[in-house]
Amino acid sequence: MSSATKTLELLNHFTTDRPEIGLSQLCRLAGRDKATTYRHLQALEMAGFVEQNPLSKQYRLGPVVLHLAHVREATVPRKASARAALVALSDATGETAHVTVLSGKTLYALDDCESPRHGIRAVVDINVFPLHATASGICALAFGPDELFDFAVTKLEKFTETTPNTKDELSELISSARETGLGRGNQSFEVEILGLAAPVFDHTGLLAGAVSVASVASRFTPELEQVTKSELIVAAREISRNWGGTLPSHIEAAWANSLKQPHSMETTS
Amino acid sequence: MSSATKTLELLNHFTTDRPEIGLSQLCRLAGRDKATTYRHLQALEMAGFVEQNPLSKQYRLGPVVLHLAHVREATVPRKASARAALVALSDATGETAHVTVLSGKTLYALDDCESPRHGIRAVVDINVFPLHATASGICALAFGPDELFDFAVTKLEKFTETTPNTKDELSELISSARETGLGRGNQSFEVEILGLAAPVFDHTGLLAGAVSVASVASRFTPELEQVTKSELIVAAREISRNWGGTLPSHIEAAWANSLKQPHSMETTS
DNA sequence: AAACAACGGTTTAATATATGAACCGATAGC
DNA sequence: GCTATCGGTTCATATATTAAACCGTTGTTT
Repeated sequence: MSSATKTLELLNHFTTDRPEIGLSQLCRLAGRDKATTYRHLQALEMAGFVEQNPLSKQYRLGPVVLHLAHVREATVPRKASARAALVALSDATGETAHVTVLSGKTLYALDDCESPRHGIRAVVDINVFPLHATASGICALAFGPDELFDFAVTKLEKFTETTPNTKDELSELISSARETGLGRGNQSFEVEILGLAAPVFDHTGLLAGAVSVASVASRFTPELEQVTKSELIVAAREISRNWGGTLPSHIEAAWANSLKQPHSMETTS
Repeated sequence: MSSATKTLELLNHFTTDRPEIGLSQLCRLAGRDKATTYRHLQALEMAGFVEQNPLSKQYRLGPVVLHLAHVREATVPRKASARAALVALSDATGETAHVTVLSGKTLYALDDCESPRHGIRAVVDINVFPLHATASGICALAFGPDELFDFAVTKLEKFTETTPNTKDELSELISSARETGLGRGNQSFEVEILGLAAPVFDHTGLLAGAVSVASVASRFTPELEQVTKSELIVAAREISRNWGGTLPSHIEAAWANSLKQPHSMETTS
């Protein structure tokens, strides 16, 4: 491992929970020698990546990272940085994939990708995803700000037979999403279209949007469902990473749970 | 120079004007060997600090910087990261120093620091700095967004005899500030109080606020003015640095000009 | 108040790591 | 099909990194 890599890894130990770290503590966290760590910190400090609290002598992230973040945001807008994951997702499932972003109380379509595998496929022709009637919307309600729910219940437009249109029905879908880490929309926006969505987080640590797959209900077998779930999770992780976020551990835990197939318990190896 | 430092320095070459850089080009920019640069880029890529555009093979800043910026902002809020410079400024001048932040069309007081040197001193008891009547406000008008001017001329409240209260008077003060790189308020908000201010920039590259010194007019000698100017400039550089910004070169140039003392041309080798 | 432990920081010889000239295959322009 | 440039690789050489022991200071324990 190069010394540059080791130096950069030190930065990972700074978090909002532990924003300032002393030399000795950082040695223990990184599992490295004190002289080594000290030299690395000096290099980081010289470049402005860390600075030292003059009182406590502890180190913390420096101002340069603010500038770099600005350049990154200007370089790679969210849409472009979600594209690769979206293509991979639609490719792996053979279905249509979308990414949405939550802005205020509105869930906007950011990008989508159709798979050429089937002649009949879900087509996204909306710019705003109804919160109560789409898988992505359920995700936003389940993992986004609480006040979103109150707003959603005032707009329970009925699109299909199965669109939830009472507060209780919607609550049921949301708590189910919280258990599995995935939002689900069973023909609740368009008949014959079944959606599954995973939440995406950004650098603020809050829900930033959702990534979802829209399948044709008649071909949504348990096998496809399993593939869709696991690929959605992969995509949500990658997009979150690209947007500077990390998945909360409770969501990772929920995903781990919902990937366990209850119907096929056989273990290979 | 450590290899870690050299690696980190590569990141400085990514800017909003040149967000993606190929290997060879980066070698030329950094003045280093190709093999070395390549390995450094690999270390950066492994840590998420850069990523490669899969099509063009060019490198650009990676998603990790967004996350680090968020941690930094949570760790060191603006007020705290301006404090040291503010204390040094009031200490060096013996006068009262303030920092203001521009939010939308309002210039808010962020923090201040009084010097104990004199019994009589300027005391800041306002939360919002009038744009037309304070040195900081003139700075915001001179170096901030253009639309601020139109807004300011609708609120030309007259505080003192010398408060500018016509569009032309205000324009005159602003163009003077643009020439010197410093805002000036000569008893325009309170009588007997004379202010001098320097603009502060943040990671967006735009004006973020101002740092200023308020002196008692009767003791504002040419010597004190000279000290105040040079210390203001030091403070503005440091606060900008802490907020992730850099000073535009035209402002540095204006400062260099206004530090030349026209009355004492002797050179002490 | 003496002893102690933990801190940030420095030195050392031993050695692991970085370096750069030359090289490779691919691509693009002429 | 020649040439220039690109991203990426190799390998002997040389330089920078490492870890253990050490230093002075600080704050706590006894």
